[in-house]
Amino acid sequence: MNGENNFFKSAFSVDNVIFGFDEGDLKVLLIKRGADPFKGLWALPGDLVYPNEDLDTAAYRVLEELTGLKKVYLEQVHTFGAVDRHPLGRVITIAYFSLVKISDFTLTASSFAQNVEWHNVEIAMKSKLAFDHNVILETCFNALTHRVRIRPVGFELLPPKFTLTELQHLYEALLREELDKRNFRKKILSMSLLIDLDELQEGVPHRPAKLYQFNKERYHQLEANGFSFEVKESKKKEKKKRLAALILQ
Amino acid sequence: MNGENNFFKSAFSVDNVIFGFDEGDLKVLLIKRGADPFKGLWALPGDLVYPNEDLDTAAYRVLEELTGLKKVYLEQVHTFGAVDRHPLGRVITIAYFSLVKISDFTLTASSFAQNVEWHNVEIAMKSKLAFDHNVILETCFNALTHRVRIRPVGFELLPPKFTLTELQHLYEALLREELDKRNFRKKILSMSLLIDLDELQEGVPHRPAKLYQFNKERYHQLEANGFSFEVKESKKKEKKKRLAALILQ
DNA sequence: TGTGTTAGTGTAGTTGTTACAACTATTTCT
DNA sequence: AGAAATAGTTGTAACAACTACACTAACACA
Repeated sequence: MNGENNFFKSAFSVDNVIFGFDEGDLKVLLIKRGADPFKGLWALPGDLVYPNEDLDTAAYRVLEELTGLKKVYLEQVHTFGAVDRHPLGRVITIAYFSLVKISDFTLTASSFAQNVEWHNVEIAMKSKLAFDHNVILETCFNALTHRVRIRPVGFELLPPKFTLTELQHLYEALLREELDKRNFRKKILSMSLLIDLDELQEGVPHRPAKLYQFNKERYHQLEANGFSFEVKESKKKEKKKRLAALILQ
Repeated sequence: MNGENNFFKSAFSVDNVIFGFDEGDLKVLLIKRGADPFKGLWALPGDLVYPNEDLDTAAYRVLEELTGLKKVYLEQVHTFGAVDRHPLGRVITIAYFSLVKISDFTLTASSFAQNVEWHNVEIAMKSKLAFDHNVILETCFNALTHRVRIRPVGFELLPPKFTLTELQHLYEALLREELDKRNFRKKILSMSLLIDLDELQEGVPHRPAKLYQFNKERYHQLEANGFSFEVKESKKKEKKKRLAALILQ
């Protein structure tokens, strides 16, 4: 890495943290590396960006090559560029996260196919991943938990028809706290962002729940009028207790 | 841009949106370009990242070379990489914003010196800047207005001793809405994040205000205990009116 | 001493948040 | 056919937070 033209002896890649939600669990799609460096470790899907390709395009390409999915939620999060992050040279990477409905999902018959798996996010974060992918995963997970509080992106992870309980479980997984059923329903329904489909679940061994659909048009209407989506319920009383000692000296 | 090794025929730069606050106005530091491309236009300070330099280091370097300041708030925001964003080749840029206290500020006697100026942010956003710097500035400004709602970063823009009115004016500039004096004071003081210095302003032609200092240690204590900083007051009644037509059909 | 200017303060009404438990609809098992 | 199991659905009261709003205090200067 000496000489005048070193500025142009570097490359950039995109890495994509693909989240899905299944069986009450938040999952992330990982690929097992078949070659060095980091052969045998799990890694985030990613690729070098082509010379004539925009960054977002590259991120969509990685996603589509792997999952066959095109129209998904995708967001740039952060760029990682430590000098030594890639063993083979200076490669900075732009990290994205995307949200897919596992119901839509089919692995493409790409060469990787056998080495691609959904992993529970909590477990994946504790495992040793290739490159600096632990940091990238954690950063993207934090970005997701933050985003989900202020934008209704959670719906991107659910099938088109869902029950209020499924929605609540999703939020509980994302926010990592339990929510009160009555308060959650009250709040969500009061936003009038859900369409009541007048359909019931089928094939469940208990009272079937009503099915709902997210009303995207309504959301955009409301957003344009200054509406702000927020899901919280953060047990203020507990906080208050912990803070009392500090604040009231 | 043909041939095998094209992946390594690209470069990356950092661009830094440096915000300051003065005379009730939010400002941004711009450099007038002395050479093509975009000769004569105002641009964000930035530079190519050295081959053995981390991204954050490069952003700090750009800032220090220009202002002489070292310990300032700096945050990565977004990476811009459209294929045609730079007329001379494929150069992606990682955008940062930083917050400086104009009171600390002295321009370094670097070669640029005459061509560096603070610009009102609103006006700068409406002017034609070099490259894609309009988009970068806007993105960073949005990131700042968002960050300022949930973290007490505003204090980075004020001198070490400030009055509550100055603080309020800062927030009004950042949030672009007027705040109620009594409610603002009540809220800020109830957080016990300010140290009352028992000093008064001097040399003002009216009743002098008390001076305060931000209590950083206290903030970190509170943060560790789950405290969340929030400044809003967003005239819910007006919103409600606008929304009523939509929600109550 | 009076005028101009900004600093500083309290309360009541309203809205939003939280905590909490009984009953209902359905399937499965005996 | 009845009982057990499971998850779905619904309201209210206490409390906390937010909003709107107007007068007096302190100082500089003419």
